[in-house]
Amino acid sequence: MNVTIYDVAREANVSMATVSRVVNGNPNVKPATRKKVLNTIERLGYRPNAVARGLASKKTTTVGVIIPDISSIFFSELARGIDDIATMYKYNIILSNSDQNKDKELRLINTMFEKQVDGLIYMGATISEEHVQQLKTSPVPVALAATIDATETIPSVNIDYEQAAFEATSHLINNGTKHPIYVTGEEESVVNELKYKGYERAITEAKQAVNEDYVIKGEFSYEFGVQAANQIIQLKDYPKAVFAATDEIALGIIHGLQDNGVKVPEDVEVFGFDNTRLATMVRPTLTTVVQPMYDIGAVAMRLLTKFMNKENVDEQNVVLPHQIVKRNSTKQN
Amino acid sequence: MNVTIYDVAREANVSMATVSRVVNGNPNVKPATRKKVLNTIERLGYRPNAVARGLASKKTTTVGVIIPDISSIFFSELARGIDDIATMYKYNIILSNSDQNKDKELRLINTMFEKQVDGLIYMGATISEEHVQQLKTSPVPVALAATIDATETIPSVNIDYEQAAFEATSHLINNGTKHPIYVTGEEESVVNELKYKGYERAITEAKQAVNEDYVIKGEFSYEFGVQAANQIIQLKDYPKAVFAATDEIALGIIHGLQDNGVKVPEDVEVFGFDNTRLATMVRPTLTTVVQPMYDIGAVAMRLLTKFMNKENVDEQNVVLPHQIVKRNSTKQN
DNA sequence: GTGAAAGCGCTAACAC
DNA sequence: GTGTTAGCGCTTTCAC
Repeated sequence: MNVTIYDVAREANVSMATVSRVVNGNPNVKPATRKKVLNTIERLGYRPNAVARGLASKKTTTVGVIIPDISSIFFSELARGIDDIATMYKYNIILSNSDQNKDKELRLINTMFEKQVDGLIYMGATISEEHVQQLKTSPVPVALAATIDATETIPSVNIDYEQAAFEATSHLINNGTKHPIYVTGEEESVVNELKYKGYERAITEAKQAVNEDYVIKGEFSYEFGVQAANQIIQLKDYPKAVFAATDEIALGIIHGLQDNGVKVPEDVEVFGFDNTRLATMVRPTLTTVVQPMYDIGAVAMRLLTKFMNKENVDEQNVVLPHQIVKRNSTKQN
Repeated sequence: MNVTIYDVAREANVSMATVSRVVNGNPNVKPATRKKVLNTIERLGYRPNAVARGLASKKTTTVGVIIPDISSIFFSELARGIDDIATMYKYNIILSNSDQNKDKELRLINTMFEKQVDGLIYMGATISEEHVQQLKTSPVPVALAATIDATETIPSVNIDYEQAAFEATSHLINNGTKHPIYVTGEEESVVNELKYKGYERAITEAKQAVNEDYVIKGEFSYEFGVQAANQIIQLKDYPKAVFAATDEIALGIIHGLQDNGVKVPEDVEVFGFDNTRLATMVRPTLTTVVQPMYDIGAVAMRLLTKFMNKENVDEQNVVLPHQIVKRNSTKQN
């Protein structure tokens, strides 16, 4: 049997209440008794049972984190930001991978509630009606990170994806390619739509009609990037610039192009999105949109702590600044 | 107030025990009552409280995971393996980053115990006496993943690092470089030592005296790899092959070399370690040691479930097979 | 400043 | 097959 608060109380000749007070740093304890209690805690090797505490206090100091895939270079960065701030505020994280699978996501949310998390951070592409329903009737605060629900009704932290994509595309247009190619994943998500809208707007503002042949959809993977590159060079008079929806795709494109003897950026320029660590781990280094993953996670967690503390927040849909970082996969101008 | 098992019992005209039985799938319930209970559970929107359950049953169905850095491309892969198997066995994961900081690690282990995890997966470089002490007196099973303690007394899952490094180095030697360079991190860990030993053994077996100038120590990072490359080309008559302790360092070396006009593998061969996804996301693609990160995590978690179920295991220090995958950063022969 | 006692929501004997 | 009843280890009034 483990040593409990009751054992400590008995050994120290005080009540459980007093032990509880010193454990929880309640000031209403005479220094002498505090010391006595502390000593017997040490002596007995007492370790508070957080589960019992959770049941009694209705707070577990743990928050749930639902993430598409922790092995993704993008999401793991977000998770790091979340955990760091969680730690700062004395919370622990229950982390679960959803693989963007709707049923799994719904089940996971429920499990988190069963485990009595004090809050929930959710990341995922498609937020269905059901998701919104479940999240809005949550018993605890929820925050979305790098995730947008169409209703904009759940607190979230993101960047302005539309504007970012617009700027990236415009940059390529200004560099001389009237209608850059866009390579992205099939996935239907608000974030993905916004990126596409930004791309489209840039094309349109450049007085071009959008050519669907120049929008290549597949997966959000390096391999697909390679494949897309091969597809691109088959195109007749293909545009000499491509904007990829993620850095990983961009890397694939760069290498796919190079494998075919096409020079980046001399022959074709490539623009990425995210600024993951991959962006500097390639030659030429990748020009890309900086999405501050770590900060998004950190801010989402910070936002959540505010909700959990019932502090009032003025803006529940936070939009963090993004920027463009020019490196060597695009031409200098 | 939330709906409890007591509410369900009252509404369904049965006892709490019966509700508990149907919730837990205990067969000793008449189908009719089961149905009745299920209906009122549905009607009231009852959701079992896992914390209360945990207190009563002394099982939380959650395991702790202590990891150096979840944003690392290496560790996040391990984490994914862990979570997948955990999910398969109905466990959730409490994930915490340690940054390989001893105090933080020790504190984290303690927090996990307070939270009453049913088991613990630990990853980290240096396992001090204190670590071993705390881990060995753990109230719950522990398993190390991609981590070795000098005492070999804690269950673990790894590959044979010494042999793997030996094979990699020998491959380079057989390709014609008598004394390849070794680039690694400063960090003192058993894993790191074993890799070095394997390297050393290969050199020795090739009848060479180990030249300390050819052992370059810094950090386990891409940036250090680039730096190491610059250092290497300053060396007089430097060896024409380098073995990197991780793929990330290897990528840095490749690019650092290329930036200086040195061709890989024509001028210098580069050999990595881990076979992270980076290995195929570079040109030339990286020849490397395959360390099955996902499997190590998965097997460690599986091992832990066995301990948690008090099944008996014959080998508590699992050594998974590794292999060499030849790609284009080394010469064909 | 300290203690007594009533829960928190559930499981697990044990009885019937 | 079902109900009763102790806890699980803690927090939190409420007294004193």
